[in-house]
Amino acid sequence: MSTIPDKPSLDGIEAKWSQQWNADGTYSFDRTASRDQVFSIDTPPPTVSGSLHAGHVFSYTHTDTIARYQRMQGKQVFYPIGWDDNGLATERRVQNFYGVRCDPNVAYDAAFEPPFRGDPPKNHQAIPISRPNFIALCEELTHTDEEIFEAILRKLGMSYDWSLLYTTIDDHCRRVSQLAFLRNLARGEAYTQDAPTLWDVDYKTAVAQAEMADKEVAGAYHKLAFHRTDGGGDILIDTTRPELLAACVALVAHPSDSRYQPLFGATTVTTPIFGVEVPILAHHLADPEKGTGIAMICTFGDTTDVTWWRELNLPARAIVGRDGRLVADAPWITDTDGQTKYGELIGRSTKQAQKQIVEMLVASGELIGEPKPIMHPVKFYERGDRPLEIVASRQWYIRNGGREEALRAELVERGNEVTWHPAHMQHRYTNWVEGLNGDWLISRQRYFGVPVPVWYAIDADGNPDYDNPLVPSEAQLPIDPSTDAPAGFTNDQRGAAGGFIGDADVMDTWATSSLTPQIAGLWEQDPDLFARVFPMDMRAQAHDIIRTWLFSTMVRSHWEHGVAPWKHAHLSGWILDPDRKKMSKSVGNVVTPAALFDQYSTDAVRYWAASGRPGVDTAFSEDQMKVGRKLATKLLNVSKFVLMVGEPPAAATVTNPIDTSMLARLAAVVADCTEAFDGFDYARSLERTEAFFWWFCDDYVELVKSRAYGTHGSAQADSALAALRLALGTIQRLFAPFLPFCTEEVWSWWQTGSVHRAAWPVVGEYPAGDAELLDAVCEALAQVRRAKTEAKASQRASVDLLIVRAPAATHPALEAGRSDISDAGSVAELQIVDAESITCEITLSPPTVVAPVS
RNA sequence: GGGCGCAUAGCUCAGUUGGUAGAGCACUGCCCUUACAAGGCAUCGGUCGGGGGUUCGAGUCCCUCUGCGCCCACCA
Repeated sequence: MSTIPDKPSLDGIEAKWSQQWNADGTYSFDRTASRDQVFSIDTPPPTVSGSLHAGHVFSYTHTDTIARYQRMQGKQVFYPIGWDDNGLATERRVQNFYGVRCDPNVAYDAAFEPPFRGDPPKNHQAIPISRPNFIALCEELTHTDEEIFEAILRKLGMSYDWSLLYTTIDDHCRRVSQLAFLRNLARGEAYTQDAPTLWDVDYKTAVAQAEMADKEVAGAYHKLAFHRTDGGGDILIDTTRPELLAACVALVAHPSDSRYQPLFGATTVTTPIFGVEVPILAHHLADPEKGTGIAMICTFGDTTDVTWWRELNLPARAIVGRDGRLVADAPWITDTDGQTKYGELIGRSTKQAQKQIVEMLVASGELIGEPKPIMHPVKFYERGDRPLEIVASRQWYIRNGGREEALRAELVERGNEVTWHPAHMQHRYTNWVEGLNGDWLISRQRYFGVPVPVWYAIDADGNPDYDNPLVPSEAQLPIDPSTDAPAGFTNDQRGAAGGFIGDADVMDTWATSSLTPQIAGLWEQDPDLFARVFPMDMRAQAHDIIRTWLFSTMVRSHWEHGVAPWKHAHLSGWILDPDRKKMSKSVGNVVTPAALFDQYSTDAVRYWAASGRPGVDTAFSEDQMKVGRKLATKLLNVSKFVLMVGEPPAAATVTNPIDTSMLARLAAVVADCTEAFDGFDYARSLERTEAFFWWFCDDYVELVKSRAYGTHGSAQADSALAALRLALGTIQRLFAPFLPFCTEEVWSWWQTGSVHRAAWPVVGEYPAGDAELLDAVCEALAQVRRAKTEAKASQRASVDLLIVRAPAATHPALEAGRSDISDAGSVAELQIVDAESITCEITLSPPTVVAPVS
């Protein structure tokens, strides 16, 4: 116990208590607890590629309040945290921070020093460096960022067990990630396929459906003339991508479109400029309403092209390379002039090629009319700056139901094993799963990630055998196939005929973070621990990553464990700026949490966060933080008052009906808060506690203050003092999940141990009482205050006579409160008379005449 | 086009089996009251988005319309 300060303050309590909690192991997980005593939480490892922002504070606080509640309920809370540091986001940040780019063809330089550490000049050309050098920089930068993240989350008061910290690039995570992948592979759930995939030309990697985002961009319809080979004239098509003309493999119209029906199979056309002969085909996806009703199919302009290409068995004539530039070779163009024209496009970006081919089309007269500008949605990688192209390449996939109806149904059904908070979030999950149209593409042609842990044998002719990958044993993991050799081979056989090559790809970061329950629970490494925490009690996250993190975690658990990975999923909303737009960096409205903690205190910021109900997008509000600060300050002050007004004897009991009435109200609040928290509704618990607290301070404390000081004898004082302390201890515990620092501070003034390990209050702690008794008493008190305000008198002004007119039914209550009302109102004489409703009339004492000092 | 959510005081939001509209902030007024002036007390303020229905009674249940937001689909 510590002494009560003269002037309690919130300043500095974050540092004081987080240090103490760390020293005491207040939030350590006791792994000897049985499964039913454990509450395990699957937390989102934040992406280490920037900074933590108000959105993190918001949703992380929600989770922390639930963790703290469960801990006070006596559960051993398994509450791990990790950093998601592998992946593209980190690579991009490293490129921008150091002014470098990874080129696997560059030799390792042991003495390499980056040209910049932060803010390279705008005209700086990124320096190509070797993969090991690049990865070293990734590790250096993420390490720095992770230290900052940890400091912020500690200051936010997150009650993690920091000994459980992991990073998604560390040996442990690489091992778990590779192990899970190999299990998927062995069971046929992971496979490779050489097929058209969405491709980011800047990052030069394939991306998954879940990472795709539409952006509205400017484009233009170009009307092109194709020439019928039967001499029937031209067929006009509209396209937004004339630069893909050389990749055209067919025209397509709807089977029922009478305009084009006679042409199906009856004639072919030649393409403008290149003179390539292509068929006219029918397919139900062609929309008669769009453009001229007939489209050119290119390999590949969009995902519909891929469908047509596949279903109509068309040839592949890809012209866009992995760098987004037109490839050198287009052998299907047999026309000499066509070849010459194509030659002028080689090496151009799609944007440059479009400009050039439009000029060609204008010159040849095959562009009909002016291009018609439009705004249209185009698919982008969510972190990318240029539209995705579709490029054929060999990639790794994990089956996720995108190509199998039955599996999709099973995964939808897994959603029913989870209780969703709020419930409607399950619709988003179901909606996403049912809308899948391909398997989960997990391979990335990048560097800072978990390597795909396989090799391929090279046959005598030098061709890799992709269909029969060589795999490591589980005991070998983690491995890097670019430096480790498969069993039966040595590294000098790498790349040689009869030797092997390693898979060059890494797995996408979601392929690792989809395993957070297995990573944190030490799956296949510590079976005893894993059995105590898995399936986890709760998954906590924001709702925008249901389609990625939540779904992918479900997929991995489905395959590996045949069960949903958690019992509850808690989805937080987003932070909106005060104009109700989603907060984003580009708008420049992101506020750094550290500044808020310093300005308002952490507890005040948490108060704001916890007032946002589960799943509801919430406005960023510094006003709410001010309210939170006021609340925390009030708790310090009222705690000081209650503890200093007097200490009741140990045997003191609460006997006064005013006091038991207050405690009966409190018992109802405890019941409410407990029910709310059991349903993951922290915001409701806070609201109930807060409402009671202000009533307690404004009305109850004011009523009993005088009696507590002993103006009516020690027995009456003891009842008030005992009730005050019982209520104070309860309030401190009810607020503890929300205001961890100031509750710990005030708890330390009179209790031993941490409030965060104290037992959550139960209804049985309070003596029976009549909760409604105080209704009439408080109403009378309020009316006295009003009367004084109306009389422009001080609330402390003396009243000679107070007449309370009130219904007879309330008279017993008013009698019980007679002396407390009189004291609180400085009333000399109190008369209670019968009336229909409660009204008060006061006669103020004459003002004391003070003789002027001469 | 499909799915989901939201609409209550100037602002941010409660309102949990249908039973006389609530809180905080802001505004205004009063009070320098020995726990609290980075405070306390009080006042003002709403035909609960529109329309219809069920009911003795609807912010709450049903139908419908409008507006806003999110997810998905579409992307020639």
